[in-house]
Amino acid sequence: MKLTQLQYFKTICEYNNITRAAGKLHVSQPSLSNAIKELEEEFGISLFYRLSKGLTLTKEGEVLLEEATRLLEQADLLVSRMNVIRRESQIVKLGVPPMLASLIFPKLLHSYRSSFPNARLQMIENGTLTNKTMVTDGTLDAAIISCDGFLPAAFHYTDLLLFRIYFYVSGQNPLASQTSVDMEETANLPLVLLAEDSFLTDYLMQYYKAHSLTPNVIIYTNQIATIRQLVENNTAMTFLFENILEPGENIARLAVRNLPAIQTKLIWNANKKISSATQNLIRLSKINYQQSSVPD
Amino acid sequence: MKLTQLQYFKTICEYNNITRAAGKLHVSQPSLSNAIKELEEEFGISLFYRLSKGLTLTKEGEVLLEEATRLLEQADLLVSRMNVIRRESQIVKLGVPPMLASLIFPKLLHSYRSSFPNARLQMIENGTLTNKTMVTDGTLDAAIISCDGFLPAAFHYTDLLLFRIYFYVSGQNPLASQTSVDMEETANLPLVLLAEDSFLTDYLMQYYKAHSLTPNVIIYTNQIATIRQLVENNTAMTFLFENILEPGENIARLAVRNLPAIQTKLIWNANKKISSATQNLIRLSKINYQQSSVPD
DNA sequence: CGTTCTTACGCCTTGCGTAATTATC
DNA sequence: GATAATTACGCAAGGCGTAAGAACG
Repeated sequence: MKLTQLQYFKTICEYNNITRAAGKLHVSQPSLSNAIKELEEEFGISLFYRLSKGLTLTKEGEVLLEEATRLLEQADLLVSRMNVIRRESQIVKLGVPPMLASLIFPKLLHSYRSSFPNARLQMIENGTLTNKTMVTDGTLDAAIISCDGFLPAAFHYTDLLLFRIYFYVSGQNPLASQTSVDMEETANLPLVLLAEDSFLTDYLMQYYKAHSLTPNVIIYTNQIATIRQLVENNTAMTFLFENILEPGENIARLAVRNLPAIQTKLIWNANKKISSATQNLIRLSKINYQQSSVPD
Repeated sequence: MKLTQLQYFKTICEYNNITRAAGKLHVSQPSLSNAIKELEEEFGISLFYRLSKGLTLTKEGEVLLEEATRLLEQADLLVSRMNVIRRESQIVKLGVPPMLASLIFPKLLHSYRSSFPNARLQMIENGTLTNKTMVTDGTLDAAIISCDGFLPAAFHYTDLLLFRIYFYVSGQNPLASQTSVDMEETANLPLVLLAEDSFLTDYLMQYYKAHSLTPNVIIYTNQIATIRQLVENNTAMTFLFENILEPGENIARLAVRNLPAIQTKLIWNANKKISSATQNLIRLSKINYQQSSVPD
């Protein structure tokens, strides 16, 4: 029994006429005739009364029609579901923190699109903390995060780049003449920080707390452009990775002596199947950054 | 997409190993490898992660497995249902009145079995009236009945034999010396008749009623042997078709002057599909009795 | 005589098996 | 080197189309 035979059978039933069914199916009429014969032989029953004018279903044929219709519907369902799956499997939902959206994502997107033109990278902007949650619950296929050391076993990852944390101040600010700063010095200065679900803000606040310092945060925002303006105006100062704001006339960049460089990683759920598109992205990241950490 | 491909895929999933699946399916391992490749190409997804030790399903593969399992179950259902239908289609449920069970049925059964050794004829004993009901509601595929003239359009039929009605009396009865009898004469005699759902009894009672006669029926029975005994004992007399009781020392047979010969027919439901086995029986009856009445 | 299904036959595709190749541990 | 999947290739079966045949009105 083959699906084509059943499809042929069903179409013939719709017309009660092999010739017309053949036209509809774009096959020759003897092919259909043969398909029916094969079904009849396989099941040991006769499906049609052969009349001079067309055919009529037998009692047994009616049963086969009923079952064949069900089976073909199920087959159609399978095909359309697979079509959905194909499309879905070509979309990677990638969580990207605002700061890394400009540092890492553009390059990744570019090389991904050139390697896999059919696939789509869907970027969702979130802080590192939110990203982790969304990777865990499956909302995201993968995420770019910042990370210092420990990462739960629920995540697999590959390392991307290391970034130093810099302290950015207005060019008009007296601090602009220094090349570096201690964390302790920054506690009393007016700060603009990334939103509270960002790794950097979380990291800094933990540092302050650990050293019993209370920072003077005047605003949290995810908008890098906003941060830049506040710094340029000398309204506030900020911590950001290197290369986020270009040092120049209006902005000075100071190294932070007490802080190590921060590792950025591409993470994905260790306990879930990952789509081929996601897998491609991972592979590409490993190749681009030459730092494999877990096997595929 | 073919059912065999899906079956192969499903088996491979059970083992996560093409080689073992090939052993189970009794096909070569490249055949399975190829089937998977074809499915992957058709759906534009990859189904397995190829690892050194066997395979593991991808996310997309899991969806296909789910759908394939459903489809294959449906296909199995179709096949088993068709097997039931094949067996059923080889059984004809045939209603036969007691009297005709010995006159017509043995010959019909013999020629049917020799023409169609695989088919089965299942005889159900009923009077003509019950037979008609059971053909109408589909309990019977066909029935042998007696009939005078009119038959509703809900039945198709083919004529079998004509039978004359005879009046049987004991050899010791004074009537035994006559060769014929009038219906009127029989009204006051003690009668044993076939059960009330038999055509003959119904027919006789209508005759008596139409002529304002009240017959002296002492018992109704479907047992021809019982009737014979009652007649031989001279306890009662009876009406039966010719050749039911052989005239001889103990039994005399008298023609009934007022009654015409009765037509027996094979009938089937005009509004229902009939199985091929039933159709074969009909065809055979037409050939044996050379009296076609309606087209196939 | 036309309509329609069936049979016959040739071609080409496809499925399958054997054997060689690749890959991974 | 052992295990297991993939690739290459040749054969045989199956599907399909064309053309001829048969049944029925």
